[in-house]
Amino acid sequence: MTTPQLTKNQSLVFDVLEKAEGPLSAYTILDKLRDHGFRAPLQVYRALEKLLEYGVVHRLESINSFVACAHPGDDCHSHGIVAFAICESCGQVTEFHDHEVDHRLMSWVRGQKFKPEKTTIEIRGLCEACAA
Amino acid sequence: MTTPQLTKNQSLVFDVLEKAEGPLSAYTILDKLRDHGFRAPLQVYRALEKLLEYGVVHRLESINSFVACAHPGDDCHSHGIVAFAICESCGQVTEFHDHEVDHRLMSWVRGQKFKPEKTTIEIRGLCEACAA
DNA sequence: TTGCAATTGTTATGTTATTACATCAATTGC
DNA sequence: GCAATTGATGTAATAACATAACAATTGCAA
Ligand SMILES: [Zn+2]
Ligand SMILES: [Zn+2]
Ligand SMILES: [Zn+2]
Ligand SMILES: [Zn+2]
Repeated sequence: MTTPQLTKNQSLVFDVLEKAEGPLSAYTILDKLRDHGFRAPLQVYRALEKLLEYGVVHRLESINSFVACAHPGDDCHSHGIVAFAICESCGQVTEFHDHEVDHRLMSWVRGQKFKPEKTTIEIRGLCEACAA
Repeated sequence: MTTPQLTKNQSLVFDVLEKAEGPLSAYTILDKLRDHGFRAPLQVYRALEKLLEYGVVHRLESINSFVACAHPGDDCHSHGIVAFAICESCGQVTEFHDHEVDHRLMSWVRGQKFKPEKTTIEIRGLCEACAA
């Protein structure tokens, strides 16, 4: 998917996520944008919906939060499932993908005649720094 | 983990999940147990907390819902990550695991010196019947 | 019996997400 | 130009999911 020109609200939300050190909840984004005129959750959720669609932002299902994609401009997302390692102490998120994992999951899915739409892989734990 | 005798509330919640055809939200469980004296969400969440701890129930992060484990008595969960295929049309959930997927994820994790605590793999899409 | 830990009950509150409806701006076709 | 359409935005209200705080009860062991 090629990313169209972002609208004002989409840009604001995306900038907040890009500058953040870790994942942010929609309401945290809202708070950070109050000075820019944001007043309601929907302004954030609507922008996020588009940013997710464009693939420039990811939603972390297990922590109800959002991160900017770590592979901007890269089309790796079209080649497979994205996985995340999420540090529960410092919030650091590492995005990666592994073709073999994709292959195994997709071959299981084919065996079941299941038609996958969206796959989530999230590893919660402690990053190297926090585990020490 | 060996499962201790369930308390009254834990049994009620577990029975509802076992008899259900698909995953249920905590509030849906609450509604189904009003006739048995349940009045507040915490009664459900507290029971679920224990059932998750005992490994007899799983939480589906991507849909904020809970299912009874499909492998009762089986200790397969101690051998690896559990994955789920979730039909977004009929709610059917299939639980499986794949050692090769575990191995690839855990070897990536080791390379990063990341210490995993809990891993989520959820494939949302359409089951064979619903995709037809 | 007394003390302790686990479970339960109850109320209130916090957090995440969507519905419904109104308004505004850019584009299209006449 | 000007209505019609479409996409984006603003606002209020509500729904859905989850936890905090505190009281009461139960079961059991010292
Ligand atoms: Zn990405
Ligand atoms: Zn960390
Ligand atoms: Zn299971
Ligand atoms: Zn189905």
